[in-house]
Amino acid sequence: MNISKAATQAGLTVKTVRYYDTIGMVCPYQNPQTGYRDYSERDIAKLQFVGSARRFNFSIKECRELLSLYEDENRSSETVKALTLQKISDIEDRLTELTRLRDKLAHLASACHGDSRPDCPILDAFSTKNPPS
Amino acid sequence: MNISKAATQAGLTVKTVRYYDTIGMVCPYQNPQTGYRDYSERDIAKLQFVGSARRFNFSIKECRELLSLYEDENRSSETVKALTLQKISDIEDRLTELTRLRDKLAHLASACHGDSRPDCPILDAFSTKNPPS
DNA sequence: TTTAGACTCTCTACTAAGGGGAAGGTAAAG
DNA sequence: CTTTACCTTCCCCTTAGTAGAGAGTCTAAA
Repeated sequence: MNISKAATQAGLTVKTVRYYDTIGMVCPYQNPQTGYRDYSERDIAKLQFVGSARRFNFSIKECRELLSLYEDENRSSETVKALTLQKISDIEDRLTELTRLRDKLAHLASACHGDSRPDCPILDAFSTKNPPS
Repeated sequence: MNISKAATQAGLTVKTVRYYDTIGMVCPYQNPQTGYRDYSERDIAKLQFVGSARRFNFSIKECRELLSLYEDENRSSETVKALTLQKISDIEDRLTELTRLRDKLAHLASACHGDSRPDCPILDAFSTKNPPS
């Protein structure tokens, strides 16, 4: 299967699929005469797998790890679960941080009259020595 | 004031402060003999301002915009408020997305027994044709 | 059979926001 | 005068691809 069909099957762009080859994540057979990549069904499954994991916010490095577990018939599910719980924890940290930022910005915005006058509590807040932490 | 003191005052690293000079955001006087940068009180205030805005998740481009408003004595507060409300909206979009991801991952994790057996609902989910979206 | 268009290849450069470190000049302190 | 601390520029590295150039290949119609 050529690269554009492979990309379509996996819900990825051709550029991305080619990129996954160059970084050694999903490497199809490559015709030595023409240089064209030829994706097997197994390659497609791997591309789909990586695409899903990426959409779940796993990094390329983590995807590599998950992929090797996926391919290992003798893996245990505990490793996968541990990675997933860690990812959940990462996401929750990010959620906490973003929520705090949003609340602080919302507080500032509510204090700003937002008209044509030049005084602005938002800019004042940014110019104090106290960082938003 | 030399660059390391300026960085300390603003709660930034020396590398970052130097970077803000090279991209034309905060450009101090530079001694033509030695090449040393010399930060004025006004420069420090600008660095602090940018540092705060960055910590509030504003991009460099947005910081540039805020900084020009900060320096414009005749600005109106409505522009600043609009930028802030837009940023709040961006953060909320991201919050929604991350929350959905976390919930889906939590659901998968709860379905995974997480022991030494090889079957794993998490990997199964990643290998289906349906993307997490 | 030729040719047009669609597809593919590699390669380079670019993105955001700096971080790491080398090589070399300068300032301050002992 | 020397050591140490600080400063400079320069280049490469990071994430996860994206954009485009120039050239080769495949396929279908004329």
